[in-house]
Amino acid sequence: MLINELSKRTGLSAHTIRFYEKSGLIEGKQNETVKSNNYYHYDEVTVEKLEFIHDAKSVGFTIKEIGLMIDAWYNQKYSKAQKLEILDEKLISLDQKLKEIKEMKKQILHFKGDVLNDRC
Amino acid sequence: MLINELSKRTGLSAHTIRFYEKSGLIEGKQNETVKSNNYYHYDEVTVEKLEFIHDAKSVGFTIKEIGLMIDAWYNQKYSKAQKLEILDEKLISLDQKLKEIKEMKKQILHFKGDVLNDRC
DNA sequence: TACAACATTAGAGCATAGTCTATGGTTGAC
DNA sequence: GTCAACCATAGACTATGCTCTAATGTTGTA
Repeated sequence: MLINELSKRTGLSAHTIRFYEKSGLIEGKQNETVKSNNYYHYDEVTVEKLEFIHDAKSVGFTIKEIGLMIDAWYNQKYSKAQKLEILDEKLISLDQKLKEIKEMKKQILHFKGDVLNDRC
Repeated sequence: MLINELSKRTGLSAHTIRFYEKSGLIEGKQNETVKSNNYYHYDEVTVEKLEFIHDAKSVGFTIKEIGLMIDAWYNQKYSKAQKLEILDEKLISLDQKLKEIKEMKKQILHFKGDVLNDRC
């Protein structure tokens, strides 16, 4: 599919998709046999990746971190051990985030208690 | 205390503290009786606020959102009902974050499974 | 009184993550 | 063949959240 369809499928703007491509998160392929244009073609895996990017961004991962995770899964860039190390590191940071969010909930619930009882 | 001590107490640089002050998150007081300088003095509540700011930032809240929460707790700017609304909204967004992080954990565990079983 | 260690303000600079504009070429339905 | 709807690239612009520099003034100890 071309970028417009990819944009519709993922809900991301073509600009944003190109930004992710420049950042090395995804990669389209140009058709070598067609010489009249230089359009990029994207596959289903790219749709998957963009969905993953969207979700990973919303939990606070940076472009760099997301790139690393994508490489750990879709690429042959790293050894099996390296891939597992990258993914385990991210799992640890997610557990840390879970802990921090639960703490923050407690803190806000405490604020709420103070408001409810006119202590502030 | 002066900004240097506040910096040491909180682990935040004086620059960052001044940035938060300009952003309206905290407020120091100048001593009106001393006319030879314009040094700002900070109290224990400011230490508390900066600790809260640090924690709130690490769970992904923006400066604007943090300002709103601080106002909902330390200020008389909003009515009781408004304060509760602000805090409840943040609690909901934290629950959303919890959900998203758990989903992301599942996704990464799935990646790990694929790596372990040489499926990628 | 010298001087290190502090304080202030204004504003420049930087990284991240987009977002938009300009320019120019291509495709496909009519 | 025309024209709307697409495509590509380069680069400018924006928002957020710092981070640093410069210039200048104050404090307190030796």
